[in-house]
Amino acid sequence: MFSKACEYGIRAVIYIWSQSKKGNKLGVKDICKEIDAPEYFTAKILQALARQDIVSSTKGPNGGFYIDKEQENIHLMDLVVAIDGDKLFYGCGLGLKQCSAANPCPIHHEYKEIREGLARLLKTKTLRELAEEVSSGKATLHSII
Amino acid sequence: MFSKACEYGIRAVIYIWSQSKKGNKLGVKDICKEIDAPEYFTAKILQALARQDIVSSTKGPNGGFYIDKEQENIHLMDLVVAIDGDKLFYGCGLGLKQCSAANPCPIHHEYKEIREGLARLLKTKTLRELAEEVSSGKATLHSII
DNA sequence: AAAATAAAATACATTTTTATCTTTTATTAG
DNA sequence: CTAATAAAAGATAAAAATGTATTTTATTTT
Ligand code: FES
Ligand code: FES
Repeated sequence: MFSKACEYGIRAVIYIWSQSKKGNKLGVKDICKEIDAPEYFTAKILQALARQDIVSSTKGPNGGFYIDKEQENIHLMDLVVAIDGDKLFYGCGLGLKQCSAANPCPIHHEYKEIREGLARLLKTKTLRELAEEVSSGKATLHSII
Repeated sequence: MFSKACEYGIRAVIYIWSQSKKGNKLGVKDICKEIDAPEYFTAKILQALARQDIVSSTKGPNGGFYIDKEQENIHLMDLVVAIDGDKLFYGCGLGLKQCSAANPCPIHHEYKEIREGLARLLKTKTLRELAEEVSSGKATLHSII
């Protein structure tokens, strides 16, 4: 469904959110230890997200990634699109060059429902909410295995 | 969502179905022209599907791919799993090593619904039905662009 | 000002996916 | 039996995704 980059990116950003309330910044190393993701690869993803203003960062001692006021009301959708693009949300399930009701593939109607359900989910959830799930212990960002 | 291989595979098999009623076999070249897919790559996919008994084939003059009695009641799900595997239907949306309600990621509940909705769609649709959509002109396997 | 820190940028390596080409094998038509 | 046909198998190649390592730049602490 999502690319590896997107999976790592979502987990990383939710973790940053869950810690950012306390005002502290997080280094890539800490983040990756917590979410069990490859360090250098995840660093790249976070840097790209910083360029797109999904998260903030500063260099130097006590530097790291954090969330500031500007990024308060970002939805999961924004994050996913920033990493994987929006093809998942308008593209044909069978790979036709264009998804359209006028020239539908055999699963168009049902697939469109699924696709829109996913979009609805991602647009509904704010990162704040997801972080809260983690902070409160109701959800986790790494398997226990 | 699905891999390119899976998209081509689904389109190819639906086309074979839509023609197979008439009893004739189809060459890879014809199939790929109709569904607008790369020839050699699609050939590989169909060969793998033939090994897995999702479609049938014979070599030689008037040979090609076709559907026989054994493959009558195959669902779209069987085809997708034969090509892409079943990770999409049990894996965690955020890439946790294991999806479980006991140790859920922050989107587990909602994502599980989407995932199961997709599985329901694929398990419900038989290839026969999808082929019928195409035969009757209600749906298409290639963009008009 | 110098040293330490951590992100940013750059370069490189590996793996997987997608795609193409060539040779071999089975089948049929003549 | 021979030639033609078409899938099967195998070899290669290009592109994209994933992962790692090194160098540079900005910032802070001492
Ligand atoms: S045309 Fe295929 S999903 Fe819309
Ligand atoms: S744990 Fe993530 S989807 Fe179930």
